Amino acid sequence: MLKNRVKELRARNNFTQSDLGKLVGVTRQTIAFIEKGEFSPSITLALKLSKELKEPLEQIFWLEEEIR
Amino acid sequence: MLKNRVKELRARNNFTQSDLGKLVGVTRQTIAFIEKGEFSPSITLALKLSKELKEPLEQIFWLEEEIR
DNA sequence: TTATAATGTAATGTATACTTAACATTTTGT
DNA sequence: ACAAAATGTTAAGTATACATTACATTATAA
Repeated sequence: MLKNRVKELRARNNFTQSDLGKLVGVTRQTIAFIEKGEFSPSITLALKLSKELKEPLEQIFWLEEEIR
Repeated sequence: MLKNRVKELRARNNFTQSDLGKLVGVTRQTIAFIEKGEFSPSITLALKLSKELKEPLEQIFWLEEEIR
């Protein structure tokens, strides 16, 4: 399962969802969906987020094993 | 524009496209498309590729400016 | 307190990632 | 040289990322 720290890092940079969306070229709803973990963005978008959030990719997105 | 080193790293690991596809859970055609740069995989798939190719994500995929 | 900005969320539509199937060409091993 | 494996490639279908619109709720600032 894919986890991420976008919400935390966005807050740290004082960006609103709209701000970040504009910076990376998507809508604020797309940012909201990503923060909720509702889908797995393309690596292109993930790389743009990494740049704007000033954090390495692997420290923003990572895979976590499912518990069963 | 998204660039990648999947083909090179797959060869280095002696994987066929089918091998790598099975390891990460996609078809060999999907691997072929990625190697050709025809689409931008999800970060979930990219993370799996990074694991199997034993290389950090940013050293497999990166964004390059367009020349105009 | 009241207006405004920011966020949550849901519905519907579009673009594109990914699958399946098929066949041709190239490479590899015997 | 020959067979088998690997790769190139294309078409058509499905799943999902992302857009757009809309409205409700929560946070922030005057």
